[in-house]
Amino acid sequence: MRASEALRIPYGLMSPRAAVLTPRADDFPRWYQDVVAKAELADNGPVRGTMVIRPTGYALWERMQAEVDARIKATGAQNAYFPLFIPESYLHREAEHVEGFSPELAVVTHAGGKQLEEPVVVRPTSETVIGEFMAKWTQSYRDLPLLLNQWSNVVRWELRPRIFLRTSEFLWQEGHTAHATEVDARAYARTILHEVYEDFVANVLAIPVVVGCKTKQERFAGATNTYTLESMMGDGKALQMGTSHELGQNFARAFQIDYLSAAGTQELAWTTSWGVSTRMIGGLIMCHGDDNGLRLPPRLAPTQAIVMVVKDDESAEVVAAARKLHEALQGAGVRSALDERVDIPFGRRAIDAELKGVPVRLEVGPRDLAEGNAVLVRRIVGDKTPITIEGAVAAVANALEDGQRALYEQALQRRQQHTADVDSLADGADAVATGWARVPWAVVRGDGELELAAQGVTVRCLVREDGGVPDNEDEPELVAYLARAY
RNA sequence: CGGGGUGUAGCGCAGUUUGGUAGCGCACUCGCUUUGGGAGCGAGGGGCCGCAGGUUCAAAUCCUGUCACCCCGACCA
Repeated sequence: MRASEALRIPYGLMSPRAAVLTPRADDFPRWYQDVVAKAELADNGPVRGTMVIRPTGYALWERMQAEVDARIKATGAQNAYFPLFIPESYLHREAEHVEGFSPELAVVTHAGGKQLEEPVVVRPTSETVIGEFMAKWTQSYRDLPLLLNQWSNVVRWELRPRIFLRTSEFLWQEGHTAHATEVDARAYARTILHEVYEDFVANVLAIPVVVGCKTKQERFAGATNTYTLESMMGDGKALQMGTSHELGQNFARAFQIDYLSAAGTQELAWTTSWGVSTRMIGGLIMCHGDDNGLRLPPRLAPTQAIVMVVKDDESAEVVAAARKLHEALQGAGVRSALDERVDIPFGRRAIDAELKGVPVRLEVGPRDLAEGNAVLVRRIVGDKTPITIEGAVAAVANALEDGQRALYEQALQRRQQHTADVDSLADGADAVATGWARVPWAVVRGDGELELAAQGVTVRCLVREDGGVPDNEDEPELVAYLARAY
């Protein structure tokens, strides 16, 4: 593998439609043609930069949904659904919110064959429309906290779409909650941040994260505090994997989300919102992909192990043995698949599984079977070892655990190697050529953030010296992470 | 909007300088041989050369105009 090629995985992937749909034949291995291109930026005329995800790509999203949804519900939130169309006037009720989103709104002016009296926007996010309903649903302090989540699509008319990272339409989960006190709201925003997002990204996606808060400049439009999870991709750039906001009483005020307290006084609620999106698929690929394709963390992988009939022999013993192995794996709770398509050349099937990132492959053929063996191929660490048929289930289970750990370790090591501690803006700007820089926030505050932005460098997040998550950017002794982003 | 570039088969491209029958690779179809790491050979199908006008016996190629798209910057889960 040449270093330049390793770096081209993310770049190729990130290139807009033309590059994604049209990889050069003899250039980078076909892996993103076969795997990543399973999602495409849709070419539907003037509707630019929306996304089409083919089944193999969507299976990843379904796994992410399942894992994230379970964690969200564990915090007590419930799923609900709200309208796709939002009256334009709703957005105008919160000044910063509308200012932040105006440039990227898709607005419907005509419907039912005539011009609408008031235009409606296609939701870019649902704080406003959900706020409208929360106001009706919170009468008493007994109604709080109100913990809602919805799985939906949203539309932001982006100037520069990039597959998975910034598409004009994307799928996500957006949570919206209302609380009686600021303390409750903050605690809940942080619960989501750590127990849902950090836990999922680190332990399921095997992607290490730095958890912190955004600067005022990078904050969500209308929020009083934005928390973020930042991960380093294979090329040293940073990607925001998820976010959780404290909205203070801004939206409560705009939408009259108030309630009668135990003391009998009318009080404004404190709200939060939080989300993760299909961007995580991009992050997964850019963080773990290698020259041979995708490497899926076993806990996420829709197919964890594939039992492959290498070659049929005349007695069909091989097929029978493979089936038995596959069933044994399923019985042991492994998401196993059986590939007995002996009419397709072995090489093609093996490489196909590799491209898709299936963590473990078990090759069963007449030669090995005669000795009571199969071949265990570990995609993540990249080795091949003969194992006994009897020990196969245990060996697969071990390989899955090892793979999960190895992916995380590799990503963490890369981040550590490419993160520099510096104490000036100039050194910080230099360091982000190859990775991240940690610099005292005091050095950056004020004009520093703008100076860096002029050089394409952003402050990804602020953390306390001990790695803790600060409540706001005014705490003393904070550390800023600098990086390039997509 | 500022700075670069590109439009030729489903995709990637050559051909344009110097005008002369529309090409290559991948993909697709059929046949035979293969099948323990992306198969080989043979035979096929597929084109308003972005669009409009002009020059010429003759235009993918030269001239004029026009449209679209892409890359870098401003936006962002």
